[in-house]
Amino acid sequence: MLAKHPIRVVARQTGLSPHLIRAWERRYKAVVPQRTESGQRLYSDADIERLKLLKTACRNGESISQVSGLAEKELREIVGSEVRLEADGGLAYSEPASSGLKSPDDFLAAGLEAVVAMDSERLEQTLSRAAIDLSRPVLLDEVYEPLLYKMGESWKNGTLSVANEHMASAVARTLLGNLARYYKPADEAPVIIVATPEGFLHEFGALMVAVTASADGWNVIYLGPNSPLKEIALAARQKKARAVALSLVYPAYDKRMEAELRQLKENLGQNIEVVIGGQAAESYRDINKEIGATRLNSLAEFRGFLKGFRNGRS
Amino acid sequence: MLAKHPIRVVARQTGLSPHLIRAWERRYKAVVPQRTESGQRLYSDADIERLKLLKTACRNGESISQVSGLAEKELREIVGSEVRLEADGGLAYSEPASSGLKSPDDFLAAGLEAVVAMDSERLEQTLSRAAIDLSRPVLLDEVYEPLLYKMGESWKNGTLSVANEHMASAVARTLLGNLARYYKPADEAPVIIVATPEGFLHEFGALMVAVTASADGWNVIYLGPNSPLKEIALAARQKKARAVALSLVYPAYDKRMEAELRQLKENLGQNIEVVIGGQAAESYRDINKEIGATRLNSLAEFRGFLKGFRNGRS
DNA sequence: TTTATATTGACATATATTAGACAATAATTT
DNA sequence: AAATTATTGTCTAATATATGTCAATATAAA
Repeated sequence: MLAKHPIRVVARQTGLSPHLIRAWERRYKAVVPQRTESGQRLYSDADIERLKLLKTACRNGESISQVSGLAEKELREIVGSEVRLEADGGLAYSEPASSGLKSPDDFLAAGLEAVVAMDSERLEQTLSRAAIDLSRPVLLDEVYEPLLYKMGESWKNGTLSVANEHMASAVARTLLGNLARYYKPADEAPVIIVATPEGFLHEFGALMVAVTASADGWNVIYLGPNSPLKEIALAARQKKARAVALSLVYPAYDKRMEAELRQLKENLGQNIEVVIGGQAAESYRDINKEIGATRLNSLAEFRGFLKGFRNGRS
Repeated sequence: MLAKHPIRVVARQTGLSPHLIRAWERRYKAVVPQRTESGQRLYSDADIERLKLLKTACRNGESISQVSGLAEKELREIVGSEVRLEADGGLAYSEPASSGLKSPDDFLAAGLEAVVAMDSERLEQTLSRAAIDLSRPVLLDEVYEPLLYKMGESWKNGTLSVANEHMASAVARTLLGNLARYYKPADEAPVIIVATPEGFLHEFGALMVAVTASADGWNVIYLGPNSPLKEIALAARQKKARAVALSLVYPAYDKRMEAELRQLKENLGQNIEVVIGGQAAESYRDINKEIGATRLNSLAEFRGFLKGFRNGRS
């Protein structure tokens, strides 16, 4: 990809503030991007990759003044050798460049292999590596989503045992949790509550929504699965949320939900947007319309919603 | 590798405190690193390796004043091939933060505050910092365990809303997941399966067990909550596990469990140890005894079990 | 106009530095 | 045994450095 990116995009993709990116350049020549004629910075994908590596190295305790001088290869080496020492679960980096995986499909295939072999070690490495190499949307849409979907399928038709699925779910849960807290929200970042309502136990959809919103700069309050709608409303008011996102996967329909959703909307008032997604969301079409909730069928649509929200309100 | 590391990285990788590393240098010239222009220490990978050797030698009873003068080769002879870091004790050392929290109680209090304020950001920071400053046993026994317990209590008596508890659980789930993958297991590390049986949905006990075993050098296969015992047995056989740990919290008693546990033991055979813990474990005393499972009442007891296991079988 | 970016200088805080002190053991001498 | 000394891990205090953040100002872009 030859595209060049302005600093804002780089900041979003790396989770570093524009200030910090410039400071690193000024002080340590960490990454020196091209410039436009007028002097604005233009970063290549390689530049972004390098910044991600530098960030990870620093999270591992290295000092920026030291690592900023290193070549790509050396960076990958130290970052790769230190993953295990990362106590606070920053984006773990896995294998040094040798893994050979490139496309989302590669990662997906490697991940599935690890699941079948019940090798949580390898699954972790694969997914961590994917998180470094791929952009957030691609990672979620083309690795996590299909991986979790295929696991569900294989479980239904007996290809995969429950044990494999559980092992993989546990790993994916941890890594998605990390992704959701990878970006430090700005102080004035709008707040979004993410959860699944009471009775809905599948949390992966909600987690991916949380990651997406977090990557978009939101301050995400993740309440997890099985959260009573009353409590969600409470949290939304307490944290002055701008939006509430609900993921409904299973069961397909529960009559009580209608009344509860109505109640939720009442509790929230007009200024808090409600977004509903997930396989089971379709069943609640009517009530959704009634309460003015936005129905979204994919993470891509959710991204569109977030974008529109920003443009519309800020 | 060209990279040079600051003392904090060395401290983490060796498990020695920065104070001690400097003291060894000052008194015995144990390892004399490069310096930056401004005088900060810069350690090479070889330096780190040497410090690990020295630490191991000292643990084996040598005195630092004696071994600090030895060359690499002689050191290796003394410590044998075993350079493996002690997994249990005060690993992952980091200099305590100069400002703010120090004791486990401080972290606990700060964590609870964050929970009440529903500030997931702050809760994360607090728990992450605790993970760096405290040893695993202290972290689990004196921060996570009481935090989760108090949250449960507060929820029961209405002090805390479900929303707060869910938010905190989600954060704790992610961070515990990270801790469980903190140590890379050796290739020959014994395998332990950790899970809660079908019907038991509380996974925090199991997670803490997973962290503890991982810190002790085990290769942990974490299957998470609600795992059918059949599947657990399947996983144990497939991964040639040496032990299976089950956490039973709620419900207190389920009759079907008896038959299932019996079945589990049959499937596992005599060579795979079964360990059972958790609040509800007491209810299954008889069947535990019957199948020869070890009943453990605390993480401390579990640590003892792991220790005994090492001594007894290796 | 309004917003985003660039540059410079400054600031605050976490962390590192040195020197020295202290307490608990271990080793030695009395 | 008791007293003395040496060893060694830990801690404090004062100082210095490293590094993330910000404010002020200017320019460019939308």
